Amino acid sequence: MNIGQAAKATGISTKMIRYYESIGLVAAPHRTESGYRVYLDDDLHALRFINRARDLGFSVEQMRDLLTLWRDRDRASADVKAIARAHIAVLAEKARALAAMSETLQHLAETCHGDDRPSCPIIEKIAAAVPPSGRPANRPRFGIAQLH
Amino acid sequence: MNIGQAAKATGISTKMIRYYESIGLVAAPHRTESGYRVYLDDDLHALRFINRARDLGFSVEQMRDLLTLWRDRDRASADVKAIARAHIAVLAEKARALAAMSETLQHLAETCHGDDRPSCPIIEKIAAAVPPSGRPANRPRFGIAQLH
DNA sequence: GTACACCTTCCCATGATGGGAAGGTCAAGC
DNA sequence: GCTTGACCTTCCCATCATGGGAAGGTGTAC
Repeated sequence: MNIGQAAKATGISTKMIRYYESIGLVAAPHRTESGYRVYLDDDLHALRFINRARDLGFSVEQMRDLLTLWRDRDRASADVKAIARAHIAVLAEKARALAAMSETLQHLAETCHGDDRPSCPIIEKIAAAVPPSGRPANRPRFGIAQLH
Repeated sequence: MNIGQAAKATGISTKMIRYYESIGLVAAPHRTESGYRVYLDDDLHALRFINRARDLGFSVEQMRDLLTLWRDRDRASADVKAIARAHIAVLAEKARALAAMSETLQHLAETCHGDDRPSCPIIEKIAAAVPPSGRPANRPRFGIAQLH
């Protein structure tokens, strides 16, 4: 099975399959004489595992740990659960932060007429000539860019 | 006011202030004879505006638009509202996706004993020898990496 | 005058992903 | 056997917002 077919079969792009190989997340598959990668069932299983872990928002490094645990028949389920729990907390916090942004902006948008007139509570609130009082300057940032 | 003081006053790091200047998001401030940047009130207002927009998850390009609208006293509030609304939808969708991941994983974690034994529904579900039936191969990806 | 905190510019790294170039391979149809 | 087009290979570059750090200049307090 060629890399393109493996991509279709597992839902991971050829680009990413090669990338995962290059960083050692998956083992290098066999090659034909002419250098084409050949994927066997075991390779596909690993790629499908990765695809599902990715759908759950696990990072490459977490997937590396999970794959190791998956292959280790004697691992303690507690080890897996620990990774999962840490990840759940991070996911929930990111979700919360994004939802909070969305809601804040939603409230602002509701008070904006959204017509031809210039008066706009949204932009006024962002400009906020209002007291920058209670806001500690060096609180941890948690904008969009930090959410990955 | 030096860049370091401006950073403390606005909550944006010196690194980012220089970056925002380099991409033209904020105007280049005056300089002392020796080349130090000097920030005046107007500069600080713009930086504070940016900081608050950033807290609401706006991207640099959206902030660029918002700053233009902010400076334009005759803009229609509808223009601001349109940007906000588009952004709200994106934020809400990202929050939803992350919450869904979190919940899925939470359900799996609840069924995992988390003890010394190897049996672990979490990793078994990710490995999922179960039917890859209803899952279309090329649905849009929406993992962690896409959430920015 | 020395030490130290600050400033400057420049380059590099992040994480997961895609784009695209330049060139090789394979299979189908003629 | 030859052409065509779909595939494969490697390599480099871009994304987005942010930080790290080097090498060197400036400003201020003692």
